[in-house]
Amino acid sequence: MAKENFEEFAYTAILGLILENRFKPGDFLFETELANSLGLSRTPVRHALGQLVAEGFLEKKKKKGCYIPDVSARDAQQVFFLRENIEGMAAASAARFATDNDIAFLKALVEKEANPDGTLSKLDVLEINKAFHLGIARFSGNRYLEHYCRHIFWRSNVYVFFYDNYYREHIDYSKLKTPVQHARVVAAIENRSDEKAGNLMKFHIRSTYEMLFMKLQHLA
Amino acid sequence: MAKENFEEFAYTAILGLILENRFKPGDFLFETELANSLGLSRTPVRHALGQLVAEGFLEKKKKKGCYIPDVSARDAQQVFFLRENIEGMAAASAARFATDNDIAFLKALVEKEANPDGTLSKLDVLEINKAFHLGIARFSGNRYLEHYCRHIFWRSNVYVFFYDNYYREHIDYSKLKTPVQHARVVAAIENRSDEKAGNLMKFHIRSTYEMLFMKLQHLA
DNA sequence: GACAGATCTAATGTATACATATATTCCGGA
DNA sequence: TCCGGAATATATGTATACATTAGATCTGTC
Repeated sequence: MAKENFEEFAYTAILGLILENRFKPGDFLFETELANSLGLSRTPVRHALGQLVAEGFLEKKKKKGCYIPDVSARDAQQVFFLRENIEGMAAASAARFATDNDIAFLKALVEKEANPDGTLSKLDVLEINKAFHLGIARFSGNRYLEHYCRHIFWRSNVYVFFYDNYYREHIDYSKLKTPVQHARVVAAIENRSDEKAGNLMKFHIRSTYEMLFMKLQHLA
Repeated sequence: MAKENFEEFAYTAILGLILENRFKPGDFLFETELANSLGLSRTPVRHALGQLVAEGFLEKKKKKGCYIPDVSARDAQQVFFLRENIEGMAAASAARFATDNDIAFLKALVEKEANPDGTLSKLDVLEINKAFHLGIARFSGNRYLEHYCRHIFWRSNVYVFFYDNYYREHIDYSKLKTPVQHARVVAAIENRSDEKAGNLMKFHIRSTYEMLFMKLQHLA
């Protein structure tokens, strides 16, 4: 990873650590420790932590530090409820404003995701998924909506990774039907059916949520 | 203003300057200048600017600085479209989750806003309006939704202040009917009619937008 | 006079030293 | 043993000095 700008480097590095579940909920992220492990001074690390707090990935106690927010069934419900609606809006908006190039980009993703030869690694799938959701956010043509989409997408991914790590064996990925659902959304966007695109996206996110949390009621 | 925490102090001070239209769109906010005028070092000022960029109040060019984003009819449209939908969600959510205390708080606001004796200053009205919108955001019971509401509310207020300053004489505040619309939203929340509360809130924000921009098509 | 390149300047980016506050630990008395 | 408060340690909060770079200015050639 190039370090041309230490603040950005620190930001992506720390966000990476969070998304990889390198910290448990409640753990504090110490400026000095992170600075040492990243080979920087505290200054850019501190700046990056400030961004992450502002964006809701971390919480902060004054004069105490930044810590990983609690994960809970209630929090997950809030996150996914919001993501459903926000990304639903984005998909509907994209159906109105996406250019032909944008749509071609989405179609290429969907095609790759179909994975007829079975050559995609799990990491590839995650990468395509990210490109799909953030792509639609971008194509909504509303920079504020895009901003919210990015945020809630990453915030929900904390749960995706979290449950993935702890309950790997209980999740049947083949039942997620993600590629098919993505393809349907893209088709609606291509047909410029904004309402339909929004509803399909909402359905997609809800079904992801239900699949992840179906067997985990005990966390409530 | 108490300075117990310089970072917070700098944040609210700078945000205040922005909302008061002390800078034109495109103006750069220099760390050194702000630090001097606030009587602090660059460090907390720099931190505050970082927050404001993360929250979308400012934009930033690397190694150049932070500047006031352009205001434009297109941007305003995006902001208000989003605000309409986000706050609509919040109102609907509040209709389901607000406590009796919360509702009493809103009713008290609406009552004060009715202003039968005509004793409210313009600043009072702004304060009540803020308490109303941010209150409903809080009562939605969804911390992420509340976060988005706060953000888009303040972002839209940039326009409220902007047009207020430049076109004061063209705006007929008595036609805004804000108090009546607020009261209707609260009534729907009290009746626990979530869909109705959401729609009334959307209508309220749209009518505010239309009132502000009706005569300003030339900015498009 | 106009353009290209070198120089200068002023702002951000970074490191470090120091100040301050919180949480813990330790100790003495009931 | 348990409790309260002083001492202490550790991490954040702040100021400042220095490094870097983007943009403006200057200069010389065509």
